[in-house]
Parts: sequence; C-alpha cells; structure tokens
Amino acid sequence: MSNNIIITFPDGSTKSLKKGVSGFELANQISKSLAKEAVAIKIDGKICDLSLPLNNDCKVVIIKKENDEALDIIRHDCAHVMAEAVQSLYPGTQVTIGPSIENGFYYDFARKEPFTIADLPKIEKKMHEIINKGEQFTREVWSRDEAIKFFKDKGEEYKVELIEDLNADEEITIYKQGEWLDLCRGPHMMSTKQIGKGFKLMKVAGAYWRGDSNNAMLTRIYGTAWRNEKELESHLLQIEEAEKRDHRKLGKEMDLFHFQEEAPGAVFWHPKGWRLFQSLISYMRERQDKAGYVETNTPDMMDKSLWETSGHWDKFSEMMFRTEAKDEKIYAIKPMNCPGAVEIFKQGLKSYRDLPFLLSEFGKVHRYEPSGALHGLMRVRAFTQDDAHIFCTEDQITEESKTVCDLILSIYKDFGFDNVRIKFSDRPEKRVGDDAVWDKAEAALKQAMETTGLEYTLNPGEGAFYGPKLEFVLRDAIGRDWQCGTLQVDLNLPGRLGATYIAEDGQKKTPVMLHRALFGSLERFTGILIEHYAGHLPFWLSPLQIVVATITSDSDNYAFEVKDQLTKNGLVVEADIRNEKIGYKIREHSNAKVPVILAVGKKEADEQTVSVRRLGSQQTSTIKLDELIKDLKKESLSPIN
RNA sequence: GCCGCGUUAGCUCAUUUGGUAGAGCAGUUGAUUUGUAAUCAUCAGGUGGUCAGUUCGAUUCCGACACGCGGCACCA
Repeated sequence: MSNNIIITFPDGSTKSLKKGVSGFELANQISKSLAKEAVAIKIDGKICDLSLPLNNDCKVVIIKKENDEALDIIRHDCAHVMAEAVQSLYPGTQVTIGPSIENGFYYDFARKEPFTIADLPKIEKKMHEIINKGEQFTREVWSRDEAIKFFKDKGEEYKVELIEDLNADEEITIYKQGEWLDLCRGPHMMSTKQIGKGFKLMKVAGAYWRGDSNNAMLTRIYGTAWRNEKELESHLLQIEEAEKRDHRKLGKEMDLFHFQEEAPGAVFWHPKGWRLFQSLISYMRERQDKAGYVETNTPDMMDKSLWETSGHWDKFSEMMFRTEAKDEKIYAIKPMNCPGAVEIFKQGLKSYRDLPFLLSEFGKVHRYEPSGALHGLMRVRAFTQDDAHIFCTEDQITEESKTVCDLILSIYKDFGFDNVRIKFSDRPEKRVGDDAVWDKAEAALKQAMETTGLEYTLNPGEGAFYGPKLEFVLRDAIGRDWQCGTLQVDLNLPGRLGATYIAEDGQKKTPVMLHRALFGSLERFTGILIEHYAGHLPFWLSPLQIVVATITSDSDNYAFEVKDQLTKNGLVVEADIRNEKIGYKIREHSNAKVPVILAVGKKEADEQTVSVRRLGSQQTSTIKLDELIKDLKKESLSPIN
C-alpha cells in the first residue's frame, strides 16, 4: 500500500498510482492524446516538468499546450533553444539570462561583436534544426561548487555571477537539451520538438547586464513564440495593425504635426494638429472650471535660485535647459510648474478658509530628456501639462485626492478609456524631507485610496523626490497600457518654498500641496488618442470635420453655400471644388480621416440636400441640409454637454 | 546617455564588384465636367543628412557629427 500514492484531479476524481510515476506517464495512462498535448504538470499549484516523479499524494493539473500557462513554458524553451543555436554558431559567446516575456522571449548574450538583424535568419534556421532533432529536456540538480566550477571552466562569467548570488539554500538546477545545458529554474517541456514552428526572431537590441547602466552592455535577441504557426501569423498581423495606427505615421498623413532636427523632441504643430490640441485644452479647461479650479500662468524662465530652493536643481539640473541674458543671472527654463504655483499661492496672506485652493495651469515645460528616450509625441523635450496644484490642510488630503480620482476616471471615460489601473508609488531612495513626513504623506494617500474603494498596485520606490504618487494607467483600443495621469502628495515643497496659511488657531502653518495632471502631457495624450482611435477621431475632436465635395463645377456655388451654413453653425468645414472625379475626392479625404464627406451635385443643389458619407462606411444617404446641420451640431458637442 | 540599424525628389521607395541616380503618388500645365476609395497626357523635381578622408573618380568604401528607428537605461 505504501507503494501507492493518491492523485487528485481538478474535477475531484482520484486515482491510486504507483509511487514515482511521472506526470507524463500519468497523462499517458489517461489518454494518448492528452500525453501528446501535455507540456507540464501543476503539482499542488506549482508548475513542474512532466518528467518529475510523483512521490506523494497530491493534486495535479495536466497543463496542455492550449492552456494559458503553456505559453510561458513554450517561450522559455524557445529561449533555451535560441541560446544553444547562438553558442553553436558563434563560439565564445556567453549566455546570461533569457526569460519568457509578453508575446515571446529574449536572451541576453555577451559577445565582443554585437549581433545584427542580419544574423537572425541563420540563428532561426539553426533553431529549427535543434527543434527537429527533438532533444530531450532533462533536469539535474548540481552542487553549488560543481556548478560554479563548470561555468568558470567554460568561461561563462555571467552564469558564475548568477550562481554566486543565489541564496545558499536554493537548489541549483541545470536543464540539458542534448549536449547543451543552462542554469535554469525550469520547468521545460519534454522535448524541443514540442516547440514546433510557431516562433520567429524579431529584433536585436542592446541591454545592460542586470538592467544597470553602469554595467556592461549585452546584446539581446528578442523572439516571439506561440503554440503554432497560425497563432504566430495572427500575432504578426496584430503588429502590422498596430503599426498602421502609429501616430507618427498618421500625424503625417493627417497633416497634424512634424519634427525636424533643429528642434529634437519639440513639436511643430500644423493647423489641424493645433486645433485638436486646443480642443483638448478647451475640454479640460471646462472640466476643471466646473470642478472649482482657477487657472493661472507662470513664467517660463525663473532664476536658478528658485530651483535650488525647491530641490529640483539638485536632482535634475543635468536635465534642465538653462539660459542667460546680459545680467549675471542664470535662468532655468521651467521643467515643472509647481514652484510657480507656490509663488502665486504665497501672494497675500492665506487663511485656512481659502483652502483647499485649486490652481490650474496649462504650463509648457522643457526637459532635456536623454536622446535615446525621444519617441514621436510620446516622449518629447517640450510639452504642455494640464497641471494643477491643490493647496490644502493635512485633513483635506483624503477628500481632495478622492475628488481628483473621480475627476480623472470620469474624464478618461469621455475618451473611451474604461479600463484604468492605478499604481501607488512610494518613497524613492533619493528624496527630500524627513521619514516622518513621508510616513504621513504615504498614509494619507493610502487612506484616500481606501476611501475611493479603487484598486491599486504597489510600485515600491517609484515616488517623486518630494512625495508619494498615484499613477493612472489606461488601456487603449488594442490593449496597450499608457501611463497618463498622476496625483502626488507633497509635504515638502511648500515648506521649502515658504508657503504658509493662517490656521484656525491663528498660527502660521505650512499647507500640503497636491500635484496632479490628468492628461499628463497634452502632446503625449494627443498621440495616444491618435493611436487609440487609429486616426478616426470622434467628431467633436476632429480638426477637420466635414468636406463638401462637388461632383461637377456646376455645383460650386451650392458647395460654398453648404460650407458657409455649416461654418456659421460652428463646424469645421472645407469645400473641395477641384476638377477631379468624386471617387478621387472621396479617397483622398477618407485617407485624411475626415469624418464626414458631403457630395453635392445638381440633384442636391436642386433639392437643398446633401449626400452624406461617413468615414469607415461605404454607405451614403441623402438628407436635407437643415436636418444635417441639426444632427452634426449635436454631434460636435463635447461629452461634457 | 548606451548597443545595433538607418538617412536617396514634398511623400513612399528602387539603383551590389566605386564611373555624378530612377519609379509611383503629390506638384505644374493642358485636356476632360466626371455620382461615392486613384481620368488621361505634359513638364518640372535631387550638392544622395552634414563634414571630413581614401580614390583619377564616392550615393556606393572608411571616419566624425546630426537626426531618426528598435531596444536598454532614464522619466520631477
């Protein structure tokens, strides 16, 4: 009897089997097809190799290729196979780490001569060979000394470092596939054959050893891996779709903005792009006015001393633009709006009755972002924040934070972002202020989060240098996450900059300042919207809402009449009376993502109608001009109305 | 900032042992007056990112710089 163990399956059924049976044998006993589909086994909640002998009573789940957990294993297997391929093709290359990641895997290699994309086909071919050979993955437990010696002899310095850093009590496991082996926690599938053909090497990149820019630069190869070729194809198709939405491409096609090398990281907004940008500001201004904010504007350049007092100079002077004039002063071009806001708060005596005091500012800030970080509108060196600073008492932090959270979520909803995650970032290593102050700030913000009942995840050590913060991450139409809004509790800057108010007891006190931005950077948010909507901006945001296109020149006058009427009603309209066929005009304006195209010919002119064609639809409908105006006027209202 | 790659007409892209570049679209001019995603013809367009170097000769080879792209690092 002691030779048998009891296996419990997910459906509650049990089976008594001989001790030491492997997961694979177990699957095989249930059915041949299950054994074929199996990639791993979950034993009491832990995912393990199928080859692992079962020695105790346990609950098991056989993980099949179709299960979500299988993808990670396939991808990790793929990383190993790639590493083997690389080392066989390029002897002397050291392996470091190679995890599975979203959609695929990577492996970081140390090699004098970095890889280029030209190397990928060769590596990929070798990988197919290894996979076709059907090498068995086998797991071995080595002693620490044995492992260190082995990798040292092989010249694998990075692996040695990894092993040396493992906890003393940790088991050192080695996975072999044929001749090749790697230090690895596992689990892996039974054979390389199971990987199949659903993978592709995507790109090469530099990456620092252990993610630290002080360390050596390794060369990373990224791959994507799926259950089969069909899934791979669909993933590649998805990438193509995402590329079509690229705001840099659409921005050019829609004539919204451009960049040029004399102003790296700074936007040249074209008329249409600027109109879109201004629509966003108008919308936000209205929302903030209604929420009790008062708008301000503060200087773009202020003396360096102010930034020294605030603490920015100490932490960020390297990333601040500075300028000087004929006088002796050094001016910093503002990288943030907060010191300006504090200076406004400081004017005149403030009473506790004035709090909370909500100051907003659409402030344009400049930051010398590292050249490698620049990316279209998403990461620029000059950008506009929908910034605000809420001066309040400590007791008001919770209530004010809650109000900000509600406002943010409501605003995101207006742009179709319903899926928003919140990250809570606490004190970073480099910071100003006493720990007692930080304790207070973090506790207050946490309490605010409890009050809202919103869920959040902890993001340790990622707070601002003056206070903890919330970060609002929204998910776009194709599932990508973008960090936009932020709320920061600051118990440090107001004091450093000398802001005070008279409290109820007649004593001078230092207010708390909440920094908050909802869109974050207007430039970036514009980019996100372009990609989210794939250029098909909602009517109220569209910088060119309507084009009136004539069929023949006989209708020119009517087209202008239609245009005038629409314009009088506050709509943005252009007339296209060029000597071109209607099909040509339709195509051109559709490509430019104009939401409404009105075709007018003799018939429409006679009847005071228009033929309406909506972006994304082939359908046309003819309606009375008055009626259309009524409809479109309604449609062009922002969601506030 | 770091690693790799790239930069050719307004745009999208060609031009392989180094012999001063070509197409489509856009633009011009003309014809055509057209009914829902490209009418035809015509002409014009370039210091091949910038600067140096090798060479009889460089878009092509070498180097530096600038900018961009993919990552890494950074992001008040």
